[in-house]
Amino acid sequence: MRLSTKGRYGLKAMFELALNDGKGPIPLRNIADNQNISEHYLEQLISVLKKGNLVNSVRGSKGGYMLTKPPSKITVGEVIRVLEGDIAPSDCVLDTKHNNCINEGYCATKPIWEKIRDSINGVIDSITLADMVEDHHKFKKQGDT
Amino acid sequence: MRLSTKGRYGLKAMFELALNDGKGPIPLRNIADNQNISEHYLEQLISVLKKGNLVNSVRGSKGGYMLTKPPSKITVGEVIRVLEGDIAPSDCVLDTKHNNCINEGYCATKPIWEKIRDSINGVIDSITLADMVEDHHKFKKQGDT
DNA sequence: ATGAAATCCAAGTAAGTTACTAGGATTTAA
DNA sequence: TTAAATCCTAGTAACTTACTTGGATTTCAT
Repeated sequence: MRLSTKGRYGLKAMFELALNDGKGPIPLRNIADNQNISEHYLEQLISVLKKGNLVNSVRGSKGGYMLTKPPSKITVGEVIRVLEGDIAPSDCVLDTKHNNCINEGYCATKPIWEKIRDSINGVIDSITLADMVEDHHKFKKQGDT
Repeated sequence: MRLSTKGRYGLKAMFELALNDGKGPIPLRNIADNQNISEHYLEQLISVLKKGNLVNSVRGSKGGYMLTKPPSKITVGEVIRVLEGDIAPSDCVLDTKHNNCINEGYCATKPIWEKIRDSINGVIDSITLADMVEDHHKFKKQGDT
């Protein structure tokens, strides 16, 4: 039940973009350096985020990436879903798929997978990038004397 | 974010044992046939469940497996944890491990992985095998005319 | 114009994981 | 004695993960 690095690195990258929202395009190099991630690998992830319409890019020198929407309008769920696909502890509770279970009428485990799926979605759909930025600032303020 | 077949098959097997609780040892063959699972593979999973003290076995002819505790005392969480280890969307929120994050004071994503972990645990620790059996019987009764 | 800084794009790949299978040895009831 | 069952150790094909390699292209600044 681990999220892959796609979701984890991708969310970190989105957080960095949220932190720098409004400051023009941010080069991937900065993000990769900040978070100790291979730049080339992050490139692949951000290209998925771009196809998912969560980031825009500016090419050439002084280029980089930026969010397509304000951080308060982007949820953690959107980011993870674009990178990892729909959340589902078992294929049989993927919304997109039909009931491909061998059990015909009833399956004793399916309701459990549904509850897990729904509880995860409840968490990730209720947190926005703006929330993450706010928590980050709160923490930094706490550290001051 | 899928559970592996270990957790999924294993929980199905435990449900079958709960359904037949008190009827003496149930051979693995029956469970494997009922659920369309390779018997040899299920054997490996049930051996883990046995090491985890969730099932007992009786060897030889007329042998099989049975629960060590009443179904109402075994949670889905126990079963999954024995088979798959602790739930954690990221290694950094495994209870057993220290903070192995590169971020020193604060990590913007960690609170999110903690919330996901806690919400999954909340679900699986609140459902017992007895609950699964009860739901199963309710459904069958509903189908009657 | 030229160079540097950046995105964009397509393959390849080593290591690890998953979901089994194979082939027996041992135990016990009838 | 036989059949039914658990127990045990390896092997393994296919897939996934987490990258790396090697460029081509675009744009700003001088």
